[in-house]
Amino acid sequence: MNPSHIELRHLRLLQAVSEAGGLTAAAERLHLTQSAVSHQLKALEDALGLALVERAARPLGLTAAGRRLLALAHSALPQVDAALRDLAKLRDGDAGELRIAVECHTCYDWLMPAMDRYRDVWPGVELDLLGGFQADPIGLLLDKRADLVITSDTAPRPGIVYAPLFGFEMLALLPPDHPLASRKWLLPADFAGHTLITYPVPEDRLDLIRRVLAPAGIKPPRREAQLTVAILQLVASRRGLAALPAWTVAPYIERGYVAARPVGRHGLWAELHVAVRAADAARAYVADFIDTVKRDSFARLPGIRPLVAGTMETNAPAR
Amino acid sequence: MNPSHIELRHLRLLQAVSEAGGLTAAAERLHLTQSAVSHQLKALEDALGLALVERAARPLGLTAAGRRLLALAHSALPQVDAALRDLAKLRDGDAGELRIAVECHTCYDWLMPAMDRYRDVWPGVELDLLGGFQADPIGLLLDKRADLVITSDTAPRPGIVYAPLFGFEMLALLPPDHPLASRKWLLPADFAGHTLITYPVPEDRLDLIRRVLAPAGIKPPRREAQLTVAILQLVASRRGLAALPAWTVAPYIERGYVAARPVGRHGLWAELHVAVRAADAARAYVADFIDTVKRDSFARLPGIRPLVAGTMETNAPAR
DNA sequence: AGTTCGATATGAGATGGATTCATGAATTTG
DNA sequence: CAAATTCATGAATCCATCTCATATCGAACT
Repeated sequence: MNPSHIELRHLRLLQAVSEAGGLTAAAERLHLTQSAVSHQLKALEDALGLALVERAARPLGLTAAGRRLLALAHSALPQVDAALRDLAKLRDGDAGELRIAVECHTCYDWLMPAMDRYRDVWPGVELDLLGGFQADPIGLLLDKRADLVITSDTAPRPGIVYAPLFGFEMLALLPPDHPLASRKWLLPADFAGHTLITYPVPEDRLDLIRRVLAPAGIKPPRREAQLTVAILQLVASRRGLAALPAWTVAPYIERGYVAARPVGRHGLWAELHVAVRAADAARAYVADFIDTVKRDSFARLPGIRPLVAGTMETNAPAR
Repeated sequence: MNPSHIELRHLRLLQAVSEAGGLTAAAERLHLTQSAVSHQLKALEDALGLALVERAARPLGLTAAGRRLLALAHSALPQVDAALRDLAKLRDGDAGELRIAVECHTCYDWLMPAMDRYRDVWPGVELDLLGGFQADPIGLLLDKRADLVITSDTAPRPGIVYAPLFGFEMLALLPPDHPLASRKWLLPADFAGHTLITYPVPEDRLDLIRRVLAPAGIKPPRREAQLTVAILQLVASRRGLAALPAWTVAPYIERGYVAARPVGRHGLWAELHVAVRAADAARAYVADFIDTVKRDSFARLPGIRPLVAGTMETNAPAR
């Protein structure tokens, strides 16, 4: 391969490697195997006659050449995306309506900023966020009272298609000085004898209970709180334990307000998906919304990982 | 193919089609077959769901979508080139020396502007233009008194490698009101009875004599002039005919100062190549000089065409 | 030091996209 | 209208890329 045969694929590869901090993680994001990423990176380095990544360090670092090429990626790839968006507008028009229903309380954390970014590039799309807890958000889609739903439930329904967003880790929260904080991770039995502090939703919507405690036959008393800060406050003041997505609790952990531990050896991983009516899935402004959310999330949320399309994960690590 | 699988290859394709004004001409520039260009363009249009070129018009026009994508190409491709140049500097260093010997008088027309552009991106390379007419410029290369030669002679010499620049048409010049000006093109016999006005170089360096008149057994009297303007003036004042590269005479033809006609049915085409020592061919600043000259020439010179690597053309159209 | 685990490298083979070849249709030119 | 030029298209070929299987490497743990 000749250096002048460099392609956008290579820039996307380098960007993924840099953001993910490793070839294996990059491969997952790109929906390739680790082998493909390794081969392709090597081919690129051979073509340029320069090493691009420092393989010794962890997380993987870039060489000076790698950083120069990454700078190209950072400047060129957004231009390409913008052009493709303009072409999509040329094809499908640039107006539309997107009424969004959200199933999970903590999703607003990343959804609002993502919506702000989306508004910048699709000013013609009317964005609405449906408030309140929805018992059956997919029903809203079918009734045409919503256009897009963010959910963890991907049970097939006629006329509905799902697109995976990301997998995220639910972390168990406990007071920083709690005896269990010395443990590397918590086991179901550790929850016995503690109050579980949750949002006010049915038990079968709580992954910790449905997938960890109930199978182990453990039924701790529950206490409900509406707001995330309230839950954190209750945990910090030793009223009980809780489990929240990693991205929600990261800032509090950093400040030492609460401690967080994985649930089980590999952690408790859940997923988020987007559901839309099949008829809407091809619309450019819909597809780009999903894209924007995904890109934005991976750029900013800690403790999330890519999903292989169509895989419902349980407790095991991806793959 | 999905729109997001667009590659730089597609941008280069669209740019070539737009600049060349047709798929066939674009194919030659890209060193591909016309079929490949057609297939690839169609695949791209299918992926985007949009037509990019107006196939009806001649020269081929772009649609609104095509223009948007071309705008991307114009902004992204130079960034890529700049990055690759930086990487080459990182690998090979950014300094060097380039003493250039030129065989043809009219080459300065395009060489000087190209050198100016080159200086902008390789400020560390010392550029020198060797003056005067060189009898054996390749000898200068071997003696290390020059580093790069622009020549039409590609006779293999050990330690020397050639890179094709472009093919160009030699146009016969005559006074605008000359009887021969009514002809679509001139034949060897038409030169009989006219004085031939040339630069002061040996006969075997004049393509018109060596390849057209001598084979036809025609030996018109010669008159020599040092400067291009002097030759033009002599032709305009009816002292004889001349033959010069199309790019040199284009501005004078436009003003009606002289008339120009092809020599023979398909015109008299000559070629220019770059010769360097084999040891220098891989140096980044050398390769990029050749690249810059080529790019610059195709962007600005009228009546030139790409060369297939390693083909010595005669009188027939390319391919 | 040995073992295990996670990550990267590598060779062989499969796959699919890109290219060429051969040809046809459409359009222009003299 | 014949000749030439250009673009389109289907089939065959080729080659780059990907996956699979496995090797290698290094770090963490015991």
